[in-house]
Amino acid sequence: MTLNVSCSKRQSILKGATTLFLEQGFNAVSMDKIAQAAPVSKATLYKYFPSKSDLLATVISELCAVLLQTIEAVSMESESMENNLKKIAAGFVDLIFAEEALAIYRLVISECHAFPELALLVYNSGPQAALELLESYLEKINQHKRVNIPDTAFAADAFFSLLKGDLHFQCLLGAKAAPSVTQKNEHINKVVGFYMQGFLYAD
Amino acid sequence: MTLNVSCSKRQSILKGATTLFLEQGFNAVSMDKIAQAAPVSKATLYKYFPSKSDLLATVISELCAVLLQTIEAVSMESESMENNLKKIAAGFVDLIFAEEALAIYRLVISECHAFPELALLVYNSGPQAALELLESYLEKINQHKRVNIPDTAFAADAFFSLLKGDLHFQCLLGAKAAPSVTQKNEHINKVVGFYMQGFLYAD
DNA sequence: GTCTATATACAGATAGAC
DNA sequence: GTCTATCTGTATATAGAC
Repeated sequence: MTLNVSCSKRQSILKGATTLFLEQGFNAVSMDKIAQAAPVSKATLYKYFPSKSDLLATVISELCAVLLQTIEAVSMESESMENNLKKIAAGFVDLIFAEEALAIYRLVISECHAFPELALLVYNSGPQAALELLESYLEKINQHKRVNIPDTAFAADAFFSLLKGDLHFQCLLGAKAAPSVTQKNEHINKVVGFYMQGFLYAD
Repeated sequence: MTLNVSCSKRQSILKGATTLFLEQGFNAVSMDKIAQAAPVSKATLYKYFPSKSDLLATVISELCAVLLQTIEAVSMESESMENNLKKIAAGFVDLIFAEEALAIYRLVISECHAFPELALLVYNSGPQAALELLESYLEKINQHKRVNIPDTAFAADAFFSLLKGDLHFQCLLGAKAAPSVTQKNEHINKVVGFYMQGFLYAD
């Protein structure tokens, strides 16, 4: 019971801190605001997290765990290559244009000087994991006929880079709104078409 | 004479502020540090720039002017398409992986909530200008024979996205060092080869 | 364990001497 | 015009009541 209460306070703090950090960034959020949002007193907040930096590290770590789960949940079995690529593309595009993912990226880019290990954690849990997934798929189908991918690392990189496009950077800058479902699908179709024409079916 | 002295103080402040902002970000740099770096007193600093925000806006604006000049300096006349693409690619890659450009991006991404107009300014002076340059080139050659680009906007986007690759994001996160000249050239060759095979020479 | 109240430091911005 | 010294707010972190 006591443990449950403690845990719920801790969870409550983390939830509020996550929202605030992602919305406003690390510096703009004070420990007062986090305590107020939880809501707990500042003294209680410091009982659970010895410093603001520790709180940020915990927030990012938990977000990364979720990120990794999302990526690993993508499976592609027993379909055509085009459909598999489209499935991977849809998952990737949904993920990277999600407001929360953009906020995570902004946060770790902002703080990459002060907390380089957090940037690495996010990279490994997100883009790196996605690249590994795709590359292993490309290696698998590369042994089949009708497909010739001389450099699977480059190919995987190229696929995701095309999907990101300039729009992802604009979204990161807050210069443009995230694409609608229709826009995403149009873009995915263009990219997959271009990709398969350019890279695969080399025979 | 008086004007020159004023001007040199102003330049001195801007130079120091630019360095500090790019190295450490907006929040981490205090007006004290900027004054110290110039070196001028804080009162003098406030004579030239009424607030820290104004100073940031001026710093970014001046950086953007330089950025735009760099991009517009790229010319591509009377060569083969492959060479023209490589020339554009080299200029683009040198620009985006420069430590200063990465620092500008980090800075405006960090502050895009507080100063959305600065993010737009940087985007328009950098990526947007580059896209326009490339798209106008693609439109020009699209009228020639042996080249068929159905969607020049997508094509321009694709070219730069491929050149950025995942590495640019890693550099933004501080997770990896900028590529060497050799690495850049290898990447450019891969991208241009892939690009021309996939998109152009459709006949 | 949780709170209120506070210590300490430093931020942005300014007043007034020269 | 430029400086030193200071005002005012707010940040992180903590002490002590309950």
